[in-house]
Amino acid sequence: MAVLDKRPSAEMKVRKQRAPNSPPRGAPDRHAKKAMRNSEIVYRDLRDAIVNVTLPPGAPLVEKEITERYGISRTPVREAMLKLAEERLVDVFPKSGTFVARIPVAVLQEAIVARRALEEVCVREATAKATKSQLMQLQAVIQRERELCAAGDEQAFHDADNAFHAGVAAAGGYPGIWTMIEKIRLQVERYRRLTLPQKGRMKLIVAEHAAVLDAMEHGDADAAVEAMNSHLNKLQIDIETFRDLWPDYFLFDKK
Amino acid sequence: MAVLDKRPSAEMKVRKQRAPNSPPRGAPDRHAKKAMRNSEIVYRDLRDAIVNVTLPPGAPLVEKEITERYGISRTPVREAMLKLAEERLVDVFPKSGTFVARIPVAVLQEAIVARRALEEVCVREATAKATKSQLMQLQAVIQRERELCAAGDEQAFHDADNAFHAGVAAAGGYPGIWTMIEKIRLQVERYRRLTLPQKGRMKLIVAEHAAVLDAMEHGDADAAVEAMNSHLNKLQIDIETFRDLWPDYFLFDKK
DNA sequence: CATGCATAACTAGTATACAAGATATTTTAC
DNA sequence: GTAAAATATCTTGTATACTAGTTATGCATG
Repeated sequence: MAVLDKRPSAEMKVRKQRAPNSPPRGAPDRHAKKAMRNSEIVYRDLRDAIVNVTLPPGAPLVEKEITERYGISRTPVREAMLKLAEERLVDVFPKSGTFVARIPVAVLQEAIVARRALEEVCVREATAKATKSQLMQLQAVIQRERELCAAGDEQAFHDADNAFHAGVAAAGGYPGIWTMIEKIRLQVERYRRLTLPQKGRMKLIVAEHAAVLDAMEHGDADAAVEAMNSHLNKLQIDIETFRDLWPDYFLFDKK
Repeated sequence: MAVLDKRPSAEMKVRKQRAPNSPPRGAPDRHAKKAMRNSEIVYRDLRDAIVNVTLPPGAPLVEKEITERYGISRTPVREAMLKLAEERLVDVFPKSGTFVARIPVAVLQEAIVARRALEEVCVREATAKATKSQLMQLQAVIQRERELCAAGDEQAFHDADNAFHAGVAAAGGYPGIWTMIEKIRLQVERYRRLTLPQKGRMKLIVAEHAAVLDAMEHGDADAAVEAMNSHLNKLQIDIETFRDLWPDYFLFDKK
């Protein structure tokens, strides 16, 4: 901390530095380019495999193996690992190994509460100021859910499910809050994939989404919030049931 | 993604691998050790400098310079940079430079809304189930705030301020939600340090904290939430005022 | 055969070297 | 003198080599 107090003296270099407070001019333009770095690719693949429980809790993630699989060096792989560790999806044991993290039950409970709180403000604000076009778009998402439900495409349905919630947040003017919810969702989603049979749930989800949207269209914020809460409450955890089934997959003692 | 589908075949190696689902035995023990990696140190220093606006928005962060200052290599410095980029505290322009991010006003507004929503569930739950000792501890924190207010120690007061909110979350049984709030707080705090004169505010904050705790002690959840909301609303942004003062410090167009 | 210990092999953390692109400076053409 | 092209020198992204610590293996010893 104190190290930072003495600002660097740039006198030693005669070369003129770029003036402070001036990022490169091309910056906004280049924002459009989607130059996905290798670390991003590895991160996404691993993250998806973890939340899909393709890689179960406790599974080792060996850097060398991944570098060979992708044909890249350790550096980007390591970046991906660090990002996953940040999100508590993996545990890194220095000089020992990196493993898919067990599902922390305490974190799970809080994640559900937090999500409910954030979705509530989104749906309340969305009810107040959603435009007609936004409501129609949400109707379209629900219709797509119906179609995917009929087709039985779980993965696509899951994406549509997220699209509905994202749409509600966007209608409320809170796209950034949806980003927060997505981060929270990672842990919960892993639990959901592990424990809930997806079969019969799709129709129920469609009905619940429809109830939320219906309340929004009637401008009844309290009803919309209520519908959203009861929808999200379906995620509520019944830990005891799974405690014995997969004892190695969960972490019960806090921290 | 498809790359991950074929699980590694370990036949080629005769050497017996550690069994899956079994992290190292010493893991829980070593958890106590606080082996802070260099990247953590750099991260904390830079993060603090950014939120304190010691490093103003737009300031360049040159990896090489930091490596020389700390006497370490680029690798841990780079890790710190990536973490800061993740939190939108810096912008990385590949092959060009890394700069302290401008304060994104849109994100700021949403951050305040999100924080209020999360603090609300914390204080409501805390009112319902705080133990006597937890309430006494919160009283102690407020008393400490009074002392630090009198002493005029802004930094320590600031820490105590956080301790109060963390204590409320802990009393509600949601320490993880406080962790989320802390992440959200980074952006808002930077704005606060930049715009609000801290002098007269300390006494007001103490009074507001006391009002929250008073309602909690009376078991009046609604009043506690109301007090907390009005406390947090003091952060509300008056962008127009500062738009002209430091136009370079803020980012107005979304994303 | 069981147990303790030396050793080998593997891990993540770090340092360094190289590559590719962007900016600043200099040079050159007119 | 001005503008544009060439060049030098920055920057971050990536690969690789090395270090230090941990776990597995196998041998020695009883």
